[in-house]
Amino acid sequence: MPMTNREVAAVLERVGQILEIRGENPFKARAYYSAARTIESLGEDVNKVVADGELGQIPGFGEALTAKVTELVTTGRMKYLDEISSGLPDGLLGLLEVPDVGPKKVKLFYEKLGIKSVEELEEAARAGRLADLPGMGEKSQAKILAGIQQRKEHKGRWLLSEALPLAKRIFAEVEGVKGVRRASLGGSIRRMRETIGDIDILVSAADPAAVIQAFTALDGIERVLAAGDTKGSAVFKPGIQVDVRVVEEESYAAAQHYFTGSKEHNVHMRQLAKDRGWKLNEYGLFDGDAPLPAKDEKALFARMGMDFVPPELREDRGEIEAALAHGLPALAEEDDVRGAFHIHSNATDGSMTLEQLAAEAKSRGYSYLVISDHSRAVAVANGLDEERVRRQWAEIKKLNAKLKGLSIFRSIEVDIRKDGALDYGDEILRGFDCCIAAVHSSFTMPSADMTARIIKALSNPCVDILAHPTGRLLLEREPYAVDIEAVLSACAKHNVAVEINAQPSRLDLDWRFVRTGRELGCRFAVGLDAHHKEDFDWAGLGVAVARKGWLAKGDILNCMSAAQFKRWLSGRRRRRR
DNA sequence: GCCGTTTTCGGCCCGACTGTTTTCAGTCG
Repeated sequence: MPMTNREVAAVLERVGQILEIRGENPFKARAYYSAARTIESLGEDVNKVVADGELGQIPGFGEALTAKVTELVTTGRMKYLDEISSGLPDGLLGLLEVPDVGPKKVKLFYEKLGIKSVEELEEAARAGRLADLPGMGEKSQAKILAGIQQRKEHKGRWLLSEALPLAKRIFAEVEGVKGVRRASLGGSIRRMRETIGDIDILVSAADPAAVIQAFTALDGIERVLAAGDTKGSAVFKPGIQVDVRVVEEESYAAAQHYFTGSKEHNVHMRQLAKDRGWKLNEYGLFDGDAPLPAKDEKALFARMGMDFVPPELREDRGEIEAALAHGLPALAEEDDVRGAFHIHSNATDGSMTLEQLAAEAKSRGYSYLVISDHSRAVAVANGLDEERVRRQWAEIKKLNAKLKGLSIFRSIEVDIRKDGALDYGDEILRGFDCCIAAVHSSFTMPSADMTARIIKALSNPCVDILAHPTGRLLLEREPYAVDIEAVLSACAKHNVAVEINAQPSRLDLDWRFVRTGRELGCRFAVGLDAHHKEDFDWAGLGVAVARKGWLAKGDILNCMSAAQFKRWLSGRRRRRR
């Protein structure tokens, strides 16, 4: 069975970690990490790249890595990994997950105390055995123990939706401290990653110490981790870490860029500066010792000969090259979205009536609403049988006659059954304005079967949109095994739009694959998957995923007007005959 | 392990903070 890009990347990542723990040349480890990243974001099947003999042409793949990755994808094994991991217990790599534990400490703990797992580390810390080790002490030991505890409780990552409200509150407080000139969110939260590890805030202020002092005295702090002259760090309820950095006003633009990341984007940018004979760091852009001033990020990018790169794109996935060539897409904005898609009513598992939904959508500035309740197979959600479908159609017809400034489309979230058949016959499916198909059961099929199942459903001309294409639940459930590129190709072929489900725990399709889909020629639809009033709040997350996937408003169905969307749907219907 | 006309050896981003030290190592971003 061929390996996925992600699996190949995981092996390379593992090699890097083991090399670090063994104390090998850190740059060798970095070469493996960088190769892992490249494979993960290849946008092409690594098996194909290897088969075509093109791996060696990718930057970062020299003779050794090309040979090793070729061996891995053709045989499923890498002898080198077996060699370097022989004698090392499996749990050792898990130790790296503990905050303040890096490869050197893993090596130390293993060699001096025989610690092979997080459990053993915790035991040793509780027994006070870590403190006596060279370079360690009581405080380091306590810190590691606290880190293990925190890790246990929260697995160290948070949904964007959990972190955003807290980030906005703390940001507003910090921005309001006397003497603060400018402030910005940074890090993964500014880049709108689907999950975040901590919250970064950057500040320019006359009196840095006062900012840190005010920050570490805020409400809701569980404990303060660090409070220096220019940097403060604290854990807020319910366990989210917030870092504040204060910089000089003249460094603000460079610092904002630096602390927004991603790390990979920054490394690439620094290299670019170096190529020009300059130096870029968090303090500024320099020609020798002479600063090349930039008042904001836009000016900083301009100095580098680039267009402004929106934070969501800063993942080192080609945005730097595109900005240099002035070829970045004009990304979609939340305000561009005019239709509320994938909305459940209280006819199935939603909590609002059609009338309430219409009022909510209107108050939020939408001009049309796509009602998509569950089909009958999703019995736990009180899925609609045909008779209830027809009753809902009648109700929508009545409502549409009465509503002003908002129209309702008759839609359905039709279940894709195990064999790829849809949950209703074509006759009733043809009666909907718009059909959204989705998998809700049998998640554990082999990848080939799941792929065939979904592609069969897509080939039914009644299907207009594929909802939550991988079924993942962030921090809870992995995506089901599926060849997503094959699914996206089928969407492009059949002109079926791909949903970006905006539920904070889904954000499915993943932005990395949104990019892939865009390149394959797919259209997209931001689906709220709304069941309650508050779910309308998450449209911005869906748009953020679209932006991270490089989408312009022309790529997104709900950026059309109701009339344009209607035309798009009838165009599909004409072609299906 | 990768890379490349200032190259085939010697770099590879680098600074803040903490805790341990008494001048520095490890981690993190």
